[in-house]
Amino acid sequence: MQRYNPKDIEPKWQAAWAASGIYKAEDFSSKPKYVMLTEFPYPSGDGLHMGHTREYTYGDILARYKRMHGYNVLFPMGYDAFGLPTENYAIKQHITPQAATDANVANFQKQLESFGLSIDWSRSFRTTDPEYYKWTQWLFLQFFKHGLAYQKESAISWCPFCKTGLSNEEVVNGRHERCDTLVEKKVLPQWMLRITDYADRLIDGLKDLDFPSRIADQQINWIGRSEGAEVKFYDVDDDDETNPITVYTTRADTIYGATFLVLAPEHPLVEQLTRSDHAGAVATYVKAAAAKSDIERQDTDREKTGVFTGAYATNPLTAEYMPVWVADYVLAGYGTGAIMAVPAHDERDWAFAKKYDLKITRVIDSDTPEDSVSTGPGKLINSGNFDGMPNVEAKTAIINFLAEDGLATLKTQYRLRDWIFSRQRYWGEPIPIIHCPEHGAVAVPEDQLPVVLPAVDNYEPSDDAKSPLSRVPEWVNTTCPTCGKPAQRETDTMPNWAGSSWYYLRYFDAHNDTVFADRKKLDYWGEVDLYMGGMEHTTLHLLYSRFWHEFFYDQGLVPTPEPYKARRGQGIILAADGTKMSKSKGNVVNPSEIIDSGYGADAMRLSIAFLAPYDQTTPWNPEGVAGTHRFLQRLWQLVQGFIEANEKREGEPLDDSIVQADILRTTHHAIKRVTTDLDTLGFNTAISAQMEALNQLYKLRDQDEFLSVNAWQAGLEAMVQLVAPFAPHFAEELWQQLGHEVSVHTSAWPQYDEANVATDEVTLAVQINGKLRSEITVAAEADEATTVAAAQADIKIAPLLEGKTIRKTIYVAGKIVNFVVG
RNA sequence: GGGCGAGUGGCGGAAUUGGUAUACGCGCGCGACUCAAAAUCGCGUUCUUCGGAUUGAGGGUUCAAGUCCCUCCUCGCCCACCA
Repeated sequence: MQRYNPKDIEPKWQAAWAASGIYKAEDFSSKPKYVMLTEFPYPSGDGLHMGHTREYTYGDILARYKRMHGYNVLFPMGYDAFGLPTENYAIKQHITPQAATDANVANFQKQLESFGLSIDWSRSFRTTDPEYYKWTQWLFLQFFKHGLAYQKESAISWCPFCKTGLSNEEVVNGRHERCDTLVEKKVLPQWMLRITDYADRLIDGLKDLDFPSRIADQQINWIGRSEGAEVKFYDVDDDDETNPITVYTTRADTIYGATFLVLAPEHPLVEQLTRSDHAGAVATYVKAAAAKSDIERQDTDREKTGVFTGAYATNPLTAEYMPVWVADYVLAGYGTGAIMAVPAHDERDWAFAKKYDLKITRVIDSDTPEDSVSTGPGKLINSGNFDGMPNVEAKTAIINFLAEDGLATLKTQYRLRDWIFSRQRYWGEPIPIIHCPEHGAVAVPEDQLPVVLPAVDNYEPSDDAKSPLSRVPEWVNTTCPTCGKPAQRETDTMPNWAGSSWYYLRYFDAHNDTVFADRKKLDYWGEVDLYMGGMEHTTLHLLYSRFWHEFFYDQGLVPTPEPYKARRGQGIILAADGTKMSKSKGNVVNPSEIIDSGYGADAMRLSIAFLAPYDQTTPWNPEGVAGTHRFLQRLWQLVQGFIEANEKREGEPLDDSIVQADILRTTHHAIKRVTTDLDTLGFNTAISAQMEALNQLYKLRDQDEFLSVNAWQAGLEAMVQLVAPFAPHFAEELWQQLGHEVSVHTSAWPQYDEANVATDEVTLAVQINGKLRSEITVAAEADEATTVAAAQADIKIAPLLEGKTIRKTIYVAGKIVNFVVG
């Protein structure tokens, strides 16, 4: 008897698949297409981790499953190789980023191949290939030409460790999300992408997409659309009303209760408004605020501080004087950087007014105690003609009233900021712009793309906020494409999110040299049918790439308004102790070690998919792979036993009708469950269904010792097909042994027949007053009267019913009989 | 503070969506095989005072609740002085 040894069969079938090219996706195939996308990896020096392994295992299971359903499946893979970690790693190792990338990609590739993934490698690329980033640059220029890429001097987040500017999305709790360094503020001329122009589209587009609500909600929250109004207030000394202080508010209903104004320390009017006797205090405060780090300023528990400017503004509705304050709880970057404070109905304003003894006027009726803040809805009071109006209605009524005098306008605000697109680092796509003294920023002509990243000796970042490319004069100095006079290249590079913002489109036509992708191929492949990836990319890559795609659609470059029809986020695999896997804790599990330990890729894939539901974060169980290995071994032994029994019994086909029906029922039941589970990403339950079926088949084997030859052949074939997406090498080997010459992975997914799944007898629970008292087995076709009679007559039930009145009988076919007795 | 989600054996988890709670697997225990160990196979494994009790706690709806409703507790993720 042959033993199951993954070390023999896995490399063998990997080589065979590579040679036959069975996983190649065919452009313009007449079969229905299915694009199964998993996020391409960043090839770090550490190799693939369990998160990658989980994602690609799931992706491969579905790719194979869809292929067996007759789809022309595209399951591609590439490398997102530009970016800071590689560059930092290369600096440490004293090698070039190119060399580091080559080594890391080779390592990743070897690991991915050992997993037995059904990837179409002919479409692979790296974002660092000049043939690829030529098109990243070309696409950037489309933004530039349409005014969506612009240069602006602005205060941005600067990572002093990585020595580069960062986007808002890359700063988490005041730290750079990659290296955890506290960020600083730096004023730099930066390239920006106008993602805010697409804020509404990015929200509204979600309606038609199959995204889990937690992903959609997170994006909506991040964009942070709020409907409100800008309201003008005037300094009491500004008699001509030429110089308004404009505030943004979503609570126009509370303007009668606005008792003071607050400006952010960075607000441009601070200096002008400040009266001379307050100038010293205000200047000191503004300076102190500037010195604080983001993390300090964002601490919501901090006591509010502020300083009076000496100025007063008039409340346009009450005509009362409102002192104008400066305080750092008001953010310069949101709205207008100035607010009207309504201490009675806003917790922050309340705290501030209490501390500095400012006037508090309640304008919404409320049950809450007099000396407290009330933020809930209610009817207006102390509000002139608006008294008695529900505050929700008052919002528009008051805006309309003020608008008559030009004092208020409706305004939609977003939390989303434009995307800071410049990085002062070497290892990224050069931004294809030439600065001409006469013509300003000029696009590099298309026929001169790509702007190739020059090879340099020293690519370390510098503290002066200048990209290392600025130290390469022979590259920087060029001529203006417009006038031919001396000009200089832009030396900033793109962020590593650039290449990943459109990579899925390149898989449709990976090696095209004349366009980023052929339009006919884009039309054929269309959208990504299912995109799996990490939850951590929801407000980064996933939002960025939707923005790019929506812009491309507007330019007529792609056929669909959205890139991804459906998105799912898999859960994280934690270390066995429930903490995050991390190098510093030394609890990182290496997938290659699991494979090499003798369990093989198939058992590892099964154990990952069996671990927990798809989207659930869960600790890794190092013993689990032994369990799935045992499962494979038991299935292997069963098939070997059948093959041997068959050989011995050549020429005498025996069929035992009872067991035959049981084999059929067991396998068809399994087909049904695995099919419905895989349709809903129920990978873990799909596996347990196969385990249950196998346990059942062992019992049947004990009954008939493989006498029912035809039933066993069909049943075992189905079992091998069911396990094929999960354990592809294993299934391929057994499929061949069962007499097939064509791959199991191109075979048609087995179908089940309800007639075979059904049993002739059913077991029902019998309850008295809802408590389980017995079980009865009746014929499947038994009607209610027969079943209830059988239940009443049951040996355990009859004595319990004696002398009692049955007030009601509940009958659920095939499930329960419940007697309600008095 | 806001948004989303989750609490079921020693552990990961299952439950046809209101109908026999604890499937499947891990771990553990006992046994078989073995000089022995590993591997493999078989049996057992929520608790129990053997009446019954049990899905974070308490209440409600129902013939029937892990599932629906209310109150509360705990944990996780994301956002957070966003006016």
